[in-house]
Amino acid sequence: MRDVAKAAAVSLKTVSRVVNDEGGVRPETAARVHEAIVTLGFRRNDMARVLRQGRSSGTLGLVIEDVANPFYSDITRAVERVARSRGYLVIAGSSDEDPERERDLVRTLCERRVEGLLIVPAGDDHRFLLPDLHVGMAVVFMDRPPGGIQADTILIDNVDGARQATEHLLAHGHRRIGMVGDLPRIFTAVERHQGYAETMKDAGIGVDEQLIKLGPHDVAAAETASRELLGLSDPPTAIFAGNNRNTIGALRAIQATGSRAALIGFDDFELADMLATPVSVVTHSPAKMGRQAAELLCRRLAGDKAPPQRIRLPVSLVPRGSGEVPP
Amino acid sequence: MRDVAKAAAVSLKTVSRVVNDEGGVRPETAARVHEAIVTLGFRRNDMARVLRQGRSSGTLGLVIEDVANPFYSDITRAVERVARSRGYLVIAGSSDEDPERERDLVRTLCERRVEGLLIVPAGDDHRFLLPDLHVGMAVVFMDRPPGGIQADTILIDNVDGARQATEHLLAHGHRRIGMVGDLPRIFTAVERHQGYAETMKDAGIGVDEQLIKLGPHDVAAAETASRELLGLSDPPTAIFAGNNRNTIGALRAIQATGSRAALIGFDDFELADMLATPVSVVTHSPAKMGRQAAELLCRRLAGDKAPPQRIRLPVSLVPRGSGEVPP
DNA sequence: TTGAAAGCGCTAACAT
DNA sequence: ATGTTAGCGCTTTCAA
Repeated sequence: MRDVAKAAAVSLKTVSRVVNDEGGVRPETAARVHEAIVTLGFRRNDMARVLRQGRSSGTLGLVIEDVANPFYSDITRAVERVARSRGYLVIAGSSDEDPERERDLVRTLCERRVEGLLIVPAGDDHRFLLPDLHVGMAVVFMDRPPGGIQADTILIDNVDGARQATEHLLAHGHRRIGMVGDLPRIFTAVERHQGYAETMKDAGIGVDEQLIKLGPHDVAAAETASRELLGLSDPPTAIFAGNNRNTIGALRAIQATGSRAALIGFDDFELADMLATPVSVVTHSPAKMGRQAAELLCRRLAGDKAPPQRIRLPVSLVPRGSGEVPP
Repeated sequence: MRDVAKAAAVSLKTVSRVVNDEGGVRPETAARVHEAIVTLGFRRNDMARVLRQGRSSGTLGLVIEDVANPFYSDITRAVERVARSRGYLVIAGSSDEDPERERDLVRTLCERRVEGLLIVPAGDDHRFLLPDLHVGMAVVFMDRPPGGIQADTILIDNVDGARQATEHLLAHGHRRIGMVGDLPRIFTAVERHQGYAETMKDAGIGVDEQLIKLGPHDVAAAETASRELLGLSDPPTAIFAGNNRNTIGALRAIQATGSRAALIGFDDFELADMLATPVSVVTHSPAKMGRQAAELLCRRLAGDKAPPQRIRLPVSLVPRGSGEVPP
């Protein structure tokens, strides 16, 4: 900028005025400045600008597990849309479900002075965020609640979804219903398991622990677990899969073993309706969750001081065939 | 930091030493400083740090079309992996295939002083980047080449892929082969069309323009276009689909109309092997492209001054059934 | 309409 | 082992 000022034979401040369209500059002067800018290939340094202005960086931080999972890429997309409309840029990072990595990412993002943070938590203790919260950092949690702190949180109704799925299978005559779900340290896996177990108990059937596989976090592991279920001497006649990875794993197991077990998955996924037996799912909108979270964050950044909210987004069952297969 | 210094009754520089693990500080002093840091919830301001050090921001910019498309989320994931291993953070933005938006994004990223840029270009004129390139900005293009400038570029072998697909269909006896592809202003669509058209001509069949639909950019449009093809009085017996969105659209059209047209798609996609008729595809690795591009970018940032490279990644045909359906 | 000086939070270079 | 000073590139404040 100093170089531009020199080249245009004006003061630093005048260049600043031109660059920021502040007005109060004679057109001819402005023209000279513009020319110098083009000649020198000048780009305003946003870091210096932000530093001086004291305001934060115009960026939001996003911490998810893995962009390559459609659930998270849908969220990312929605967050980016909202951010863009408000003039923010998004710095996203994947925690890979590792609490330490999550903490690292958050620290780095805070050091970069993001204005707000959207987090799908991996860990269960977020007190390390307290100092930042006190300094005015806005944080909204998605899909899972934070541990040890109060903060805005957008969840989906996992228990209800699992209940709907299980009741649907019961209504179609199933009694031996298995479940394949994510790691039991993951909030959604626990809630979905809870919804399933409650419903089984309410139906007077109870839970056969043999039929429950909590742990598979990717498609391959879910397929293995599902094969184990289907290979039992008294196998389940239906499987409830706890998330999109688990559903696809279960689907592969069912197809590979030639089983005709019924299947309902949590999370919708592309082509679910196009498979040989279209897959019934509990559906909801990751994009909506991302949008709502980002909008809430922006409201906080705009000064909304209302007490932290906890929102539950509804889910619904989409019967497509696989959940209606009889025992 | 000043507050921390005051609280610990030391100088600014001592705090800086502690925060940056520079050593040369008595353990007791360091302890006092650490205590003050915790009490005050201090977080080093990375913008000031970067500003002072003159080095850039430790961030890479990534411009893609849309994270929600698995092709791009795979790239994003791979880029993030490499970036993380080198200590970089990634700021990603979606251009939505809009050249103006692409330019805006690039400008903003440059103002934020990203150290390097990875771009899947939307526009066809990137001369606006020349000033930044001269100032030492490193840029690597992915999937499509830049317009009007020389820069590192990682592409896939589109012509060869289209040729393989078309030859495969010809080998299975098809003569009326249709193509559904993306907007003709998109480089990959043009190359894939070229590969298809050349192969048809080489086979002595030539191209029937009626059978070619270049334009559909999402699944719905691709389905409509494919339905039109299948509805012709003399419809194609096979369809070559130019990318993952088009393949899924074509698939939906084929299934909905009850057609038994053969289908080969460019880009692999999840569950392609699980469909009623498993889908044959031309496969390649978006993740590999992202990784290579990011690694190349990092080499450039590390000082590699070799002339700009243009790399073509190979593709291969995966027959799964849909491409082997006879006419 | 224009400019000079001070300072954002930090670190490099040089004291002590 | 610790402190002082200057300055990164910009904007704010005040003066001309």
